[in-house]
Amino acid sequence: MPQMKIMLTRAEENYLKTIYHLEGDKPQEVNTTAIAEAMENKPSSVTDMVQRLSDKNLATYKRYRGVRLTARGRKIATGVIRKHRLWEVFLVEKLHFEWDQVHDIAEQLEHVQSDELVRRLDDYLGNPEFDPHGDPIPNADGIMARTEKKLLSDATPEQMGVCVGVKESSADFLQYLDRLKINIGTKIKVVAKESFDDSVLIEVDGVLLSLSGKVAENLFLKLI
Amino acid sequence: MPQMKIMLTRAEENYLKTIYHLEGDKPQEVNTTAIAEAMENKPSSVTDMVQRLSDKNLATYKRYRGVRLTARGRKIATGVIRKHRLWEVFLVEKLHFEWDQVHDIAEQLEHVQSDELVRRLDDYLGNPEFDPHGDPIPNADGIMARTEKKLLSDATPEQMGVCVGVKESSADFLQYLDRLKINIGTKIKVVAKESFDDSVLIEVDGVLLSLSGKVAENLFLKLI
DNA sequence: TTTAGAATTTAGCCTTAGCTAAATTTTTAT
DNA sequence: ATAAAAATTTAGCTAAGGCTAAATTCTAAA
Repeated sequence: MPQMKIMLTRAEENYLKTIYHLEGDKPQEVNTTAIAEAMENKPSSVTDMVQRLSDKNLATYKRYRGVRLTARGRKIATGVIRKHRLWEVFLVEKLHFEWDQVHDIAEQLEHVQSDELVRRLDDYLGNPEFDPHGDPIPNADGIMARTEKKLLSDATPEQMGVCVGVKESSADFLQYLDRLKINIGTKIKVVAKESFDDSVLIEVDGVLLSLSGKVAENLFLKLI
Repeated sequence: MPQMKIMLTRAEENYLKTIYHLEGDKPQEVNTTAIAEAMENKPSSVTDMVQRLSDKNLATYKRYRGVRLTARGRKIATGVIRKHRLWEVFLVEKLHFEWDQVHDIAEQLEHVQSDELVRRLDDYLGNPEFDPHGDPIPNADGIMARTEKKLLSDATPEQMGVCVGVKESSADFLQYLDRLKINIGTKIKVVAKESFDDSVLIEVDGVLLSLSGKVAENLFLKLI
């Protein structure tokens, strides 16, 4: 038989999610210190947990060598991410939260266990492909749309793009973008790049704005 | 100052909710065995927890004498019940779950912490006063509508009523009612009562049904 | 009023999931 | 090649929240 359905704790789900994010595009070893930093706890606590995840066949772990998710671990991680992002859509689209207010709430909702709930929520929201930050929502099999998004800092003058997401999604940063009237879907034209401070001059709704290099490195565009 | 906002664990919230339900209409002492039975755990575990609730001024507890919620404890209990019932409305009204499928999911959702979320959810649902089982939803201050509902077993022949809720809300019972096409809002006429087995003969949509005494003792009507 | 039985609490143990401090392994610099 | 530094793991502690078994207190019947 395939594999019994297994009940994981909140902490286990959070570790799987974090490891998934740290592995990045190509699955690879993640070291315990990186996990500890991302989760704001201590490396020794991480060691403990990855050993347990390994016992449950959710990750492979070799002492001093780092950890990597198994197919099963990755399936669960994408399931949690799927729920997180669907709930974010719900909060913004239906309850009219701002995109910078939804993360903490979605962190809680993502752990609610009910396959039927997820299915119905997905349908209710119209099977969205992206969350309010522009991140793709995995489908029930863990597959997510591939976006060829590009950082504003990597775009060249005269290029046009639509804002499709952010790299850092801290509330501070999102609120800053809100004040500039930059949102998912905002049309942006790259006017010039200043090489001396890496700032980027853009045009939004006919208005010129200068963004710092740091901001440009955290804003994703889809070129048009 | 009034009282610092306090973070409670899921277990603490569940105890407060259970004690609230067991206290019933008039606040009164609840014994540990009753709590243990309701929560399906052991009396010794309950003793432990009620001592901690008492330390936090959420309940008053005297050894061997039972436990009772303080005003603060009651406020938190009604807050959890408010969330539970609002989420049940969401699941039935928006996601089209059946009334017998929502309890377990609402048990999880009721612990999500965000005052803003509750406010917005309440508005989104149109500030409902009752959940899908006919139970009143506490407002933000813990006050809930008083329903003068009556058990079908206490109604007399010739009386007419609308089904407004159930006492036992097990999935089995709710599914049984579904098969009889009895739901919240169903109009019921009491035709006769059989004293020898306490069964009740009723008329629904022109159809005669005989309900066992046990069913009649678990179905609430509002007389009309 | 005493006492058997029921209810309740206490004591001590377990698991999860965190921590610190110490030990160990790996990496890096000389 | 080796020693110092950095990374990682192990050992042992803590708190929450459950358990069982033993001790205690309450209650009800003789």
